[in-house]
Amino acid sequence: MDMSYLLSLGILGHRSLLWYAGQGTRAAAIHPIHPHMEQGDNRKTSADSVVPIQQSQLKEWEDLQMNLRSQLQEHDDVGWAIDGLSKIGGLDIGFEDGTNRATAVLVVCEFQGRQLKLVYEDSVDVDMALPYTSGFLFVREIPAYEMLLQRLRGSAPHLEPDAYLVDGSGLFHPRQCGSASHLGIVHNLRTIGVAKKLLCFEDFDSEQGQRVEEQVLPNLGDSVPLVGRSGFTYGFAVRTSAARAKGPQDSMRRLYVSVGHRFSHTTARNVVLKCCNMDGGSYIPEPIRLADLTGRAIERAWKQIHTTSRPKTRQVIMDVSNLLDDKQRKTLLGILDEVGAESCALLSSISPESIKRKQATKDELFLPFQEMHPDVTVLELRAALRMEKPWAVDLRKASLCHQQAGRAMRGL
DNA sequence: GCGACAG
DNA sequence: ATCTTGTCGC
Repeated sequence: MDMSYLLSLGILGHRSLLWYAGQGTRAAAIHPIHPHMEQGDNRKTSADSVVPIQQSQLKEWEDLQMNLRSQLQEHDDVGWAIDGLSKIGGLDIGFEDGTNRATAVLVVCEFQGRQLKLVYEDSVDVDMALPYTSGFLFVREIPAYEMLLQRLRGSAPHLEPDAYLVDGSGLFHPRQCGSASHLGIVHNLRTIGVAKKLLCFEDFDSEQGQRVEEQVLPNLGDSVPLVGRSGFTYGFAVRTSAARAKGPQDSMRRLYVSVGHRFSHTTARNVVLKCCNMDGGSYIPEPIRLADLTGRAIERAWKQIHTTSRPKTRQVIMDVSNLLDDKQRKTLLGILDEVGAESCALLSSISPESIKRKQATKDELFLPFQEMHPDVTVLELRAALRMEKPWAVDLRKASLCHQQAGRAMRGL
């Protein structure tokens, strides 16, 4: 896939809005733009330096969505069934407090019988130049997802999943092309949209929504179709957690599942349920839950040092999360303690000779990392290394020198 | 008056 | 995305 598409969407600190200038502009009529979005209705964003989105820009994005919609495959691939689902990806973005910065995460889980096991994780730093706009989530999220996809293919192509769960919706969208569909169609992936909130728009308005919300779904696996005024089925509301009559709202929570691409409604729902079947667990399907947890862990670590660190230092945390497993983080932390490094000292100031460890530990862990981040402060590195990811303790990462000094996973 | 919209 | 409260469980 070409990088220009990715760059043009505004990732990597860019905010160029002029893209897809020549994309097909067909006079389709699924849904026109919402009348109340006419002018600057972007005030709800919490970001500080956000560029307002022009009306003409929204029109272009709508045209793009309608164009992609015509290529959406809302049935399973012929010859493919849910039994063929071995690895499944999860995509999610976690946000920093009130800034434009965020962390996008891709995890891959593999079925081991009924259980899902984490086999891959990767995160990228995102500078959200554009404000959140309902109906146009793809603008903010897809560039980061594409970066993650590209890195997965570069560093672990054998772990590419059979399908992806995307935090957001797919067909369940005013132009029937939410971010899950968008990603799936552009990259020919099997995708499913998983939303935690009901989306309302012209054909599926609050009245239809209320009808769905009224439905009680007493048992795990129960579902009710999301049918618009037109009769079109957008997806399903699904009860994905076990029955427990405690919190009036908590365990009753449901997911709004819709086809992203290359799935039928039924299979999409079944795949999500298959990823939720953990006994007594969360109502969030495992791949998305793990991606979410990872993003939160990274933001948590950053929060401890962000007041005194340059934004560039976020990359240290990303690298620690992406490149080091639990064991390696503990080892590095032990080394920092052992040499009694001052908090304000730079990593480059630690001489390898002062470290009493196996040579292999120095060669394959300390030295490569030191070379990667010579000017990180001991204080900052400690904060990154102390990151707790209990859900990933069993996930092993290759040694740094086998990862081309991290290049493959950093997309450099 | 206040509704109302994936993340 | 985020704030909240109450709740259950360890």
